[in-house]
Amino acid sequence: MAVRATDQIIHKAAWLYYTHGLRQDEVARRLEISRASVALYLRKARENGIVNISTSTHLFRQDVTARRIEDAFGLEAVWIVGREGLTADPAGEVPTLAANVFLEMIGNGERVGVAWGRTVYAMADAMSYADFEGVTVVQLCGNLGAPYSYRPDQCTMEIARRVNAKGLNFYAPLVLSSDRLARELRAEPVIREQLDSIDACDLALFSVGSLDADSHVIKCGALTLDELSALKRNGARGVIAGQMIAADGALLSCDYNRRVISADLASIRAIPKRLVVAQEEAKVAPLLAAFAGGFCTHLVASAAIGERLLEHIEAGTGGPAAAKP
Amino acid sequence: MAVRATDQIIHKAAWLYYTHGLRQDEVARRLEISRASVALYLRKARENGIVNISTSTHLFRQDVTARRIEDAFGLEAVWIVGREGLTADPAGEVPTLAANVFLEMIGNGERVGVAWGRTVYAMADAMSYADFEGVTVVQLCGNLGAPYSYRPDQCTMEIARRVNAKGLNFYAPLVLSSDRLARELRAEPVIREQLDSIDACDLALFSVGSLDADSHVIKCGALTLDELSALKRNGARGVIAGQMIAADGALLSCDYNRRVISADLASIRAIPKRLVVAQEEAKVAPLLAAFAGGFCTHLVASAAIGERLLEHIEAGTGGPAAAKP
DNA sequence: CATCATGATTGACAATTGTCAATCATGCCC
DNA sequence: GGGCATGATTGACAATTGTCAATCATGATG
Repeated sequence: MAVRATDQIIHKAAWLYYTHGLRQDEVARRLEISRASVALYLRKARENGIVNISTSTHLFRQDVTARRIEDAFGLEAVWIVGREGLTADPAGEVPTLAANVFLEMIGNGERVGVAWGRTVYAMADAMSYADFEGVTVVQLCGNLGAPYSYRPDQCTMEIARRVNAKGLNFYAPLVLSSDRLARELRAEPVIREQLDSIDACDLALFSVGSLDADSHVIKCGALTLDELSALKRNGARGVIAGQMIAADGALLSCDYNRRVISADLASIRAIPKRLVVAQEEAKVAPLLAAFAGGFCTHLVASAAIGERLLEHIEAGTGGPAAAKP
Repeated sequence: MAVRATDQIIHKAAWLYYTHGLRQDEVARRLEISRASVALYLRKARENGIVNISTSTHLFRQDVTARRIEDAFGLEAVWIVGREGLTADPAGEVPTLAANVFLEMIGNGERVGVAWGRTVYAMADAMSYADFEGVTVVQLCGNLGAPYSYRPDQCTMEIARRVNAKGLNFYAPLVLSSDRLARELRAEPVIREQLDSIDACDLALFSVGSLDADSHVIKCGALTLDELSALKRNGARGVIAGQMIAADGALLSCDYNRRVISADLASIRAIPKRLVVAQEEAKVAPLLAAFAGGFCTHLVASAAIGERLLEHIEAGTGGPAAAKP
């Protein structure tokens, strides 16, 4: 992005204050402006990501639960937020941690795919501004036409804005009414290109959808309750980027999936770093399916989920990962 | 590194204060300690890299000079510190900027090679603490036996300490008295292994040595003035990781180079990201040789050097890069 | 068991920073 | 040109933070 003249002075103030450790009045004197302005510039510098203040997320990885989950499911890294709930807003803990982990995982010049969901939206909201260079954020799944508040394109754009990246949205509905139409739309060059570009991602961010009555796919109107029950009877256990997966993580063979426009599951699996975020306990079964399908390399989860996963591990046999000696 | 119990509370305080934006008194209340302790913990968190405050270095890349140098020499990125000299300590500007750029270039899990020199040492000194994960810092060249203050192993260890990395030193002298001895020592498994591990580096950090009477090679006793003059007559134009290079960037064929124990120049060139730092004007000729030899992908330099390089570019023909239409 | 040394913790005060209403510059429109 | 809207800048005060001497634990030692 181009540098406005006013950025120049903000940058200088930030450099002197944060990097060289001068006091605000010293910075003011050196730049020949009032101290109040310095304070103002510094705030802007923080807000725009010219200055980046980040707290290490290591603490949350040192949790014993996190370690055991990593081992049991063969994940590269797991972060579990504390049981106690440090803040007044326990619901915000997972997205906040996830946002920090996500930022740590991005590198300059990388391409990042994001799906959507309440959690991902909350993450975007909690994410601090950072000034990466050459980062691209691509949308992993189609949009929902409804005036639903957590739209995939909004997630993508907001995250792109926060990390100073280029956002690559794609404007197709998530679900169409017919298989045929979906196929035709997928073949459209604009859409095709976008879907293909997902293969080149270095990092993916998504949550897993559950299949409750108040799950995301229902709330956003992609499915009716009846359709959902039918899918569950057919073996659906979770939702990844809008697509139904079975307990073994495979794409469920069903009419619904054929009507969806979204990242190919194989493409998602081909992305080297895949961060999954889960908050509510209802996400446990979908998570296990996602692990089984190899969709996840990095996980941020609540303490409640951590405990359920541990129980699952201890129950022995069950998990697909138990097959991994 | 293992987490001491006391780190836990420091980390929590930092998380609440920096990530959740609570005030110190709120943090104190929540953790049931005095606010004075919170202030203390926060300071420690900053000092240990639990909290990372970094200022974007983009400003220094937006300099017109920087852009032109990038283009002319085909470098990926160039940073030039401002002419004016923002701080009271102009000599510290280049190392400080370089330290920040260097930290931005490191990624978790990467292997970083560092050579040494006054500038590199000053960088280590100006570098803030960061808590990377799985980073290894390897020494690129042999040591100097003399009680010289900027020893290669010190640079390596200090940088490793700052970025929370494992340091891989190697204890061989930089220059030996005979070709034969150097060859034999290079063949020793301990040394061989270390030298080979350089190939696996993701990032290299070094300066280029000049060939003045007060240059590093002289000051540290690697060469006498007479030997240096002889080498210069033979075509030596700069020093990279202890080795003499000619104007075209090739390793000078000379007795001295055969007596040196250091990273193979081809290995250095094979490292994907190669950050070169240069401060004094005497470094211009060595820099041009380094560019010619393809040793540099990223450059941090003083305004004075920037200007000299520009003049060189404008002089037209000269540069090897001029051949790059 | 008393004594001392060491390091963590705190209360109280000083220093620094954040904020906001008031003022100043700038550009636009009539 | 005058009036007006918009946004930048500042002075002055309030809020927050840094510091340090004093106090409190802890554990080692005679």
